[in-house]
Formats: sequence, structure tokens, C-alpha cells
Amino acid sequence: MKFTLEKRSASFSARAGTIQTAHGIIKTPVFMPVGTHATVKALSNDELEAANAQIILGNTYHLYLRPGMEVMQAAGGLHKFMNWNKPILTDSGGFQIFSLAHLRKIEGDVITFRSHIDGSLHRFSPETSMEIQRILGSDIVMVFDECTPYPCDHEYARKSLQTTHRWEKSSKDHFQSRDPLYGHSQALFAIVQGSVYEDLRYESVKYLTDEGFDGYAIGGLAVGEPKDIMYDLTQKVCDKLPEDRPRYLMGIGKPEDILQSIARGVDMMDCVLPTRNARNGSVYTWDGKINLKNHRYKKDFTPLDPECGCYACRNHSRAYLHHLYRQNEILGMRLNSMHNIHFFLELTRRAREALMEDRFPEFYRDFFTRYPVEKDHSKENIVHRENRRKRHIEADESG
RNA sequence: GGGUCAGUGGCCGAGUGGUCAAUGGCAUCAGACUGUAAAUCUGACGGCGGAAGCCUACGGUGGUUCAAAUCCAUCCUGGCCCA
Repeated sequence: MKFTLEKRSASFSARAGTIQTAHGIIKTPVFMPVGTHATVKALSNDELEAANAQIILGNTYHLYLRPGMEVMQAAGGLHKFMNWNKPILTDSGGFQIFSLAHLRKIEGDVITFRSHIDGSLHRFSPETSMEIQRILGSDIVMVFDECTPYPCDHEYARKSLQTTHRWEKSSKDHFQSRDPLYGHSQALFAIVQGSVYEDLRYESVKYLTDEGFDGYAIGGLAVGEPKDIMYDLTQKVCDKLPEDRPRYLMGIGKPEDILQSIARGVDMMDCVLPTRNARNGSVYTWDGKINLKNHRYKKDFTPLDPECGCYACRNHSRAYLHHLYRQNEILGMRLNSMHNIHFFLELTRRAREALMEDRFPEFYRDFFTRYPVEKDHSKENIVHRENRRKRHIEADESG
């Protein structure tokens, strides 16, 4: 893998570059659609390519459980399995340790996990995660980490960071001790943790850059902390990261977060929001998010976004999409997903274009002049997440 | 004509003397969703009021009772059975 820095904004930390991988070049800044189960939900590869997707994500934990490694190995890796011939980045399963916390037990460097599907016991370690990602054959492999929750006191964050660093070192050692399985090279990215604590974040950057990785991710953000903290830490961490390596802000975000992150020096982002919200009836436009299920769209025969060139906008009206959503028709979810993915990719594409043409500040300003930034729901989201978790547990217990 | 069962808020449906403006579900109206246990979750949902509260409501009417969606009488409407 090779990262080339092509352009730097004069007044922002934003930058444009390219990442050469075994499956092609990625132009950054880039948004990466999430395809947890070897599918970007509701979209075919053709549709992803029509939206100009350059790279997609897969998930170690989920693909390990289903379809399982035997299948993946027999298929010849994730690219062949899903017939996606462009770059793939796989998450290490670290996020699932956080989001499925009640099903796990951490003992030293081994995590005992109960499958959320059938309750079966599994043992995970940095080594396991690397082996799985070798079998998946992703172009970019993520180290195994712990994503700290929020709120999280300094002492917990410090201990968690120690563990995470140890795991990252083991990940690297194990990764380097094995060869790729399918004849193409794989890159390994580290993940900066440290919760909301500046000192820990700096310590993490220092440790990981001393160790040396192909790229650096920022993890553990957008887990419920206030927005200003998230933006501030993104800026501070990016400022300390080496210029000649790609930076990946994990799990971010809303359109405004994506642009704010790019402005702070982030090259790569991913988020489930465009696909999940599409299925739940929310779509994004240059004038803000719209909730398609609202009564006001019942007779709105304009496209979602008149400027958008996606299939849904070229062919259908808000009224039609409103109808499909309310009928719970599967096409509605597909069209909304096509649109949202197109929008997120177009946002990063335009940001890159502006950077290359030395007009990023204008682009940034124009975007925020027009796009109404959503209220910060970070506090409620903690409660929501907790409620949902409880419901899942109750559902498990009742059968 | 006789018998019998039933009529509950926009719909379906629980409740069978007070804790009932009345469980649920659907529909409706909003909101949320950030490395996907997510085609999911949350809230509102008779009227007026900021609230305490007041008013109107469980087919109609009239009763019993301190108190009725719930008991009694009668009428109306519908299902089923018998003639």
C-alpha cells in the first residue's frame, strides 16, 4: 500500500491524496460504505459502483460467525465471495467488544464471546482477528482494539489504552508473521484510542507511530460524547499524526461531521448512517436531512434532491418514496440507500475536488451556509443505546 | 315469532361494580439513528388547560348503588339456532 499526499489546504488541515492498494487506487478524502455482512445493505455491487464507491467495509466478528471461515477460505476470500473487486477494509471486531459488551469477558488478551446469534462460546484475541482478516483477504486490516464507552473515567480509559496498545502490538507481530493468502498484499492500520482525554490520545499517537503502521485510525469517538469534544480531539490527534500516512476516523458520521473531519485532516471515514437511515426513512440532501415518512411529502412530486444524479432522484419523486416507505416496500429502502450512499460519496468527492482546486474554504463555507446542522443528540443517544441493549437482552432471555 | 350471543375510543380488541379517559395491536402524528444484534427504537395519540383539574365518553333510554363500561329493565342493531 502506498499513500501519496497530493494537496494540502492553506487555511485548514484538510488534505487530498491517493492510496494505492492491491485492488486499485482510492482517492481521498473518501467515504467508505459499510458492508458488515459482506453486503452494503440493500445495494448490489453495480449500484455501489454507480454511486462511485471506491472501497467498502467488512466486519471480522460478523463474518467469522456467519458464514464462517471455512466458507470464506473456500471462496478464496471476501473479494471473491461477494464479487467486489475494489478495495475492502475490514474492521477487527474491536467495535463489537464494545457494542456487545454484555456478551463478553476479557481475561488478559483473550476475550471470551457469546455469539449474539446462537449463544455459542467463542474465543477472540488479537491473533485470531489477524488470522481471520488474512482469510478475508481485505486490502486494509484493522488492529484489534477496545472501543471505550462514554462516559468513561480517566482511570478506566488509561487501563483500556494499555490493553489496546498491547493488543495492537500483538496484532502487528502476528500480522507480520503470516503471509497473505491470495497473492495480494494487505496493509495494517493502527487505532488511536484514549477516550476523551487529550493526554491519553497523545500517548496513544506516540506509542503507535513509534511502532509504525501503514495508516492510523482514530477510534472511540461518536460514542455519545458532545460534538465539540469529538471535533476537538479529531483536530488534535490529526495534528500529531505523520503526514505521510492515511488517517481514518472510524464510524463518522453525519454529513456535517464528515466535512468537519475532512477540514481537520481526516482522509477516510465510514458510517452506517446513510444505509441505516435510508432503511428507516431518512434521506440526506444538500439542504439537510429529510424524514420521508412525514405527511408533508405525500404529494411532493419533486425529486429528493434536484441536484442529485442518483437513480432514485433521476427517476422518482418524494411522493413515491414516501409511499414506498409507508407501505414498507423493499424498493423504498433500496432507492433511499442508493440515494444516501450517492450523497455521502458525492460530498467527499466534492470536498476532494475543492481541495485539488484550492478552494476548500469556499466549499466548506458554502456547505454550512446551506446545510442545517442537526441538534446534538449525543446524550439521548446514550440512553437510546442502553434501551436497545436491554431489549435485546430481554429478547434473549425470553427465548 | 321464540331462544341465544354480542354491541368499548379512527379500526381490531382487552376489561365485567370503585385502583378506568379505559391493557394490547393497527392506523395516525412527530422524533432519533455515527468502526450495523437496526426494514430498528422512542414519544404523542377524546376535548379544554401551563398545571392541578374540569368536561364528554364503553349502542339508546331509564333504574339500582355512596360509586356503573361493568348489575337490572327496556328499546335499537347485528350474528347464530329453532319455528
